[in-house]
Amino acid sequence: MSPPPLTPDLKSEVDQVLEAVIYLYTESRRITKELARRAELTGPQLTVLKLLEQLGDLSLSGLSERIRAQNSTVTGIIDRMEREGLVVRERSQEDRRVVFIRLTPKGRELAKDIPVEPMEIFRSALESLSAEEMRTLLRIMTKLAKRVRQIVRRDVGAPDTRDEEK
Amino acid sequence: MSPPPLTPDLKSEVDQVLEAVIYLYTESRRITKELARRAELTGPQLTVLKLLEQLGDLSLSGLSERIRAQNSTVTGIIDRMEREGLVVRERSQEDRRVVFIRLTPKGRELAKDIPVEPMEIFRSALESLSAEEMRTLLRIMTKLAKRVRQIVRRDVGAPDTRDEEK
DNA sequence: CCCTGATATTTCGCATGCGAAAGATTCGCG
DNA sequence: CGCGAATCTTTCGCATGCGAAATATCAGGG
Repeated sequence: MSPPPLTPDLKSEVDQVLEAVIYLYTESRRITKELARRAELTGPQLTVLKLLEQLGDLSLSGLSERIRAQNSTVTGIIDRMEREGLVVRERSQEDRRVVFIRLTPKGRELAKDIPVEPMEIFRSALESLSAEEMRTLLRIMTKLAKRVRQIVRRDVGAPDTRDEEK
Repeated sequence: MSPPPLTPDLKSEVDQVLEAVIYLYTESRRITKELARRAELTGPQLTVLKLLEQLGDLSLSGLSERIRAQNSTVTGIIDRMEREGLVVRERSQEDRRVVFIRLTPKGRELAKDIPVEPMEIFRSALESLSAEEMRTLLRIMTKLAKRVRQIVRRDVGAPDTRDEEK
């Protein structure tokens, strides 16, 4: 648990990286929100709309997995989108527990009119990096993510930290 | 505006980096939340508690700047913390528009009992990188953040994208 | 068939989180 | 001084976002 000896400079670099990650994440959300606002939508609603356009019908669980939210959260989002006539719920025939979410013509029309995918701006910023930088960034970020996962299991020990790779 | 020609491999690397950023951010929030839960707090409340412990009294605006939230959001958080007796509001003498948030003895006690700072785990993961990697990561992330800022100003054209560096 | 456990969704209560508008106070300038 | 702009905080309405409990359905064993 004893931290490795770090020079003050390095310590502050840690904070700067942290700042950058937080900035990039919040900014990408803000951008999605701004684009959504122009179509009278909210950020998550735009995300769902483009997801359904690209992938076709999805179950509510499938949707919540995709956007990394709980089922109960997505239920509310779909409620409001259904109220606006953008999607419809349709119970599965094979398994009547499952509800598929489907775009209405109105929803599909709206999705078509929004040219940019959510995150597109973030992506284009990433693409301004050189191939070399991109590769390096990916390598380090992957290493970081792996390291965080390790520490989480050992220290925080959340009851069952969604063990997807078991 | 035309994106540089990307190989499919590079394109998928973009998505992987995006995934990693999102993972790191959401995971760090989840960790904070888990730590907070043990002290009967919420994530943002823990963040505020530790912030006040480290920096002393802060105005509500100062606080909201620190945690990158709107004033109206922080007002609610402070309301609930005040209800729990963790902080008190105190009007500034010099400028009676300003409200300072101050830890109560109970709040200070609680803060002391929570050894880890929010984000600590994330930090220790960052510190597992070599100095070389850290420097590279910081350089690329900074470049990325700058690039995003540029694109935002030009494309999305948010009314006044909080120009802090003007 | 009936019971039990598992799975998918919804409901509920609560805590962010935001933006617009309102309220209080201060500041600048004539 | 006095008035309007600027600043700080709160209020309000709404949309996430979560976890626990309720509901509905399916799958399997007896």
